[in-house]
Amino acid sequence: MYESLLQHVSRRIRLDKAEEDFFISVIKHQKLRKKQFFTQAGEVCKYSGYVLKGCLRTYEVDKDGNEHILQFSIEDWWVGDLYSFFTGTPSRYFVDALEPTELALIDLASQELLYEKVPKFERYFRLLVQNAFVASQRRVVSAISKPAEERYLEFHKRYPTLEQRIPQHQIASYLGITPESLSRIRKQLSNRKP
Amino acid sequence: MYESLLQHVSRRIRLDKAEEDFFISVIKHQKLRKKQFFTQAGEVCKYSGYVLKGCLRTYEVDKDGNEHILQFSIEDWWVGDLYSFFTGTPSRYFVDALEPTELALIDLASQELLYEKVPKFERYFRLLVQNAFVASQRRVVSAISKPAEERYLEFHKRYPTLEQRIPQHQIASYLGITPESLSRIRKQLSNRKP
DNA sequence: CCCATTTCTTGATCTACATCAAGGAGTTCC
DNA sequence: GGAACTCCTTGATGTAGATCAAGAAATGGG
Repeated sequence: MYESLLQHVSRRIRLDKAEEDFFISVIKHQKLRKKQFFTQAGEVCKYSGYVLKGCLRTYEVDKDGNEHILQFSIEDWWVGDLYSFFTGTPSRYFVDALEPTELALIDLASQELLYEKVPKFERYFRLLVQNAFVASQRRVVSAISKPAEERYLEFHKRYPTLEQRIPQHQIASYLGITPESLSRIRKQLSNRKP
Repeated sequence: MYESLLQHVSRRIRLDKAEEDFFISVIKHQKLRKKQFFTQAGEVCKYSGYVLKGCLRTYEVDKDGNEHILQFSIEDWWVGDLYSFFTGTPSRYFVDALEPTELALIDLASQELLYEKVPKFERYFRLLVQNAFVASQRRVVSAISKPAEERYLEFHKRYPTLEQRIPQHQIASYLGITPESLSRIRKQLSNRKP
């Protein structure tokens, strides 16, 4: 059931059987139907989730009710609001499923226990967060310095599979533009290229 | 000499005297004059730096030669290109000093040795990167969803001291707008408010 | 203290992208 | 197999912020 998760871990740190068993023992399983929420803004994010199958989106809703997608999470990525999770304060983000989704969950108490019993997990999560941080910083530079078309092409190149799976207007939201603009950008590109 | 750094560490993990001494033994000291580079794009970022005194900026230069500031680093923050540092690949960022600056440096070999000898440092850096990641994600949402005036007000509120220390056009670059626009935004605000 | 550089401001004009409006094309669901 | 969503496209028009240009103000190095 958690093969992919164990593999994800073992690619980064080495665990013996007992440590592996302990890790699995604190993991819970969750299924989400399409559109079902994993967390909602205003609530504390009680779990960190590892995507076993499916796809979710993390987004903020502004005062005009517009959604702004911060990230998509597919198989073999962790999802959740780190800040809310670790501080126990209400989250500002909504996370919901774009497809039928299965998750491996860990709660804060278990995560802390895990760090205590198997300190190597500090390293595992450090490596993950480090990569996520690097990616996030690149996205900041993109967002503040590049025109929409270029940002779309970057997305297209970096996440070709995601683009197949996700409706265009969600991608527009992720890029910080309107669905109309993305539609026009794609049209221009297809006229220009082939 | 490294009191602030040791304090920064000891607020997050508990070290005994031997561990502290070992940590300090791998740290080097560096002074930068104003405008001097800490790293340049195209070169490998050989060190992670902790700011003892002064202020630096991390920025990318686009194909038109425009600078886009990713972050400012003042006293008690770490600076450097994490990706280049850990992978040994050429950096895409320039980092230079906005003021006369003093840094505590650690190189990759030392960092790895540190993780090996004092695994608690995995936790220390996990906590730092985690906070940085959370902040970066917020900045992404801001950049893709909020108008320039609002982004400026957020900056103004979150980093009041920084705003005193740094020329306006650098702040404009950080916000992803032109110096002219920031000047106009500030004018409007001062007409509207007082 | 003075010259050079850096920084900030203001005006005129331009443009990327938003907004508003509407129709068409799939999907999904009894 | 039609009703109701959800999604995508296209056109007309509006606007936040960019660009270009020029000068004023502040700063700093010698």
